[in-house]
Amino acid sequence: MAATLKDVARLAGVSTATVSYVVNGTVRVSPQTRERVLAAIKSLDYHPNVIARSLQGNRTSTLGFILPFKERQVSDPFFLEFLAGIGDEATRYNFDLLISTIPQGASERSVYERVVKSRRVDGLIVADTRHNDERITYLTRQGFPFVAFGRDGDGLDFPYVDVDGQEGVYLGMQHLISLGHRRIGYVSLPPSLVCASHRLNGYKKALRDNGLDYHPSLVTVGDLSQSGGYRALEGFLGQLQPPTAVFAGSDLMALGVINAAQEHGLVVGRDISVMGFDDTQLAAHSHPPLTTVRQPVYRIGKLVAGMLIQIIQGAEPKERQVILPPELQIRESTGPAPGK
Amino acid sequence: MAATLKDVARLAGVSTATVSYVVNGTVRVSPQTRERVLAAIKSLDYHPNVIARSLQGNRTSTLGFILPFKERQVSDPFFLEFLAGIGDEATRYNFDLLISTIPQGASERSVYERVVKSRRVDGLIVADTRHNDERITYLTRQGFPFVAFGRDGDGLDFPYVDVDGQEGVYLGMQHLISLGHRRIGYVSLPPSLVCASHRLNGYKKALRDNGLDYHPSLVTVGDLSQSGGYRALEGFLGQLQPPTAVFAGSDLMALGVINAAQEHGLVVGRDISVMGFDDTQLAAHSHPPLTTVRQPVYRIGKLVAGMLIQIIQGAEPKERQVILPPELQIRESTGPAPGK
DNA sequence: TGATATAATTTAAACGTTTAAATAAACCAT
DNA sequence: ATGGTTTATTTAAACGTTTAAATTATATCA
Repeated sequence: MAATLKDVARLAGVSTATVSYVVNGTVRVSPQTRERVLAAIKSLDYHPNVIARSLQGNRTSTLGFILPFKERQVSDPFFLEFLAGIGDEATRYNFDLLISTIPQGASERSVYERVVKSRRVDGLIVADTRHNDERITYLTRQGFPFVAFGRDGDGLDFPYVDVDGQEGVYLGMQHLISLGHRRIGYVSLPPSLVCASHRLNGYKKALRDNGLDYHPSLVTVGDLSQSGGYRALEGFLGQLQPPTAVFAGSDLMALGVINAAQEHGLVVGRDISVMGFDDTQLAAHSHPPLTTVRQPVYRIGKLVAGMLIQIIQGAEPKERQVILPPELQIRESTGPAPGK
Repeated sequence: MAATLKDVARLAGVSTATVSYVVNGTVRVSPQTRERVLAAIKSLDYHPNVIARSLQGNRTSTLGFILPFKERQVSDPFFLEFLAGIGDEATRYNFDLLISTIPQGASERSVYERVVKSRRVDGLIVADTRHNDERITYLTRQGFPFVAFGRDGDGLDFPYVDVDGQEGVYLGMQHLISLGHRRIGYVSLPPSLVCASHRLNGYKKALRDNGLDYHPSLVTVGDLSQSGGYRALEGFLGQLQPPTAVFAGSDLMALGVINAAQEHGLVVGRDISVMGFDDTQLAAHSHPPLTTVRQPVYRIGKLVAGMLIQIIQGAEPKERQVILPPELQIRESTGPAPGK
């Protein structure tokens, strides 16, 4: 149905090779023939068949991303922002993005195998690295190009982009402490995630550096969802000496904390301070607007995609392991500790 | 590097055709040779090259989806749920999902052209149909397979899945009216969306059927974001006779309404009732949990993908145009009108 | 002018599959 | 045994590109 190289060649009265050269600009072609070829291309509305091109070149010009649904909630706005970054960078280089999910009942491993072995993508993006991450050992073993969002926790060496979560939480804690808070609750991420440890370290370090004690009762593990945060605050409020500020490991959980606080009649930012982590769009638009630690997720998506494309094209990226500094976003959900 | 059909054939001592037959099960092969071939496949860890297969068959076994970011906000949890549905159904049929975004500066049209003409996908999924939808006229003209989430507003005939938005809002309104509400605000979706009209119709019809007057001042247009809902309520509260209930055209906007209400010291569900539309995961976990109209987005994703795959495979789907009944999800954000 | 360098174009193989058509082998009934 | 079926397997072309190598045409120079 659609026009092929051959059709164009016939119409222009040249060989398919010449057409190919014109299309790709890889070889000199005389201006006259180039003219004729371009005219034929236009008149036939020819577009190259990417599939054939891939087969020939053994490249697919496609990046793959397998949603790690086990970790992040579907409702997490995080991913679309990440995807948007990846997608925009990919299209800049004429790459496409292949998304797969883990179907119910299937193992994550089997999905990775399918994608890798079927040669559908040139490289993969792995998000939310975990301790003893099976995905990473598999890809490394296969020698398959990939870049991770999230660094390694076990001494493996692979290309990644990450945000310095420890520093981020540390900064946030300094902010809270400078506001006079002394009892600060922390809602941690699932411990399987590498970033959970880093962020928790930031919490502990900040306590230590400020001469504050670490109370295990002030740390609880959330499940990354809004209700995780909600339940966490309920727990804190049930204690004899509830915290005056709560640091949640993600914005979504922070929103849950805010909701719970409001339901208990507390005014967030005055009676209790709440901080998040991520700075998703939700944070700026929540009420009160959420003080949080900014992870430039869109930019990370772009970075990761760019690095992956470089690796695919054989050019070792300048920086194989990027750690971005986090940025404090002070908004209205935090304020002076009550009674100060 | 990786093993090909030829490698397997050589090792098993048969022709590539035989291996292909074994792999696809399309032609009888004697048990003995099948045995040998399977052994070779296993020992070489052979996986078919999907690219080559696609080239040959002129099919790519890939569904395409181009994010309509202009309409929905990136932060809308809606899409990941939709994507998950599409993805799961796609993998069920061994289809993959190719996602594209509209890069800054590019036109939506150019992206559609690129994807269609490059033969990367067998069909496209179009979400959030608009009035005079350029995407749909283009795809129809090209004879390119597609299925839409959202029906048509201008008398075009194409396959789609939609939820009966009019009925949905109507049901919700009945719920509010039965609770004694008489002044009900409505936060509408951007009018370019086909579904905006249907939902608004439901609002008007419910008023009419219940002998209530339609006050244009009680209808405002939101932008699908949380802050859209926030601003809408601010507007309503500034009126002499503010509504006792607000129906938002999407959950995200409803959350904004709730936030605004709480900031004004109103107890949602008692002082003011708030309804949403979508029933995304946010709805169930908001505080108070949001009464809303359920759109089974995950299921719609599966349906749309399933229909598209059928169309691609040449089998006209039984139902070309599916309109799903909405379902009322009564939670705690709605209650009796104050003073009743 | 003829040899030679240079530029432009074509030829043809390759990428890894599928599949219609051809061939070979095995079985059966006469 | 002979020819006719049936069953199993192979041959080879095709899908739409790319690209090294070969060929042809054109310009350069002694």
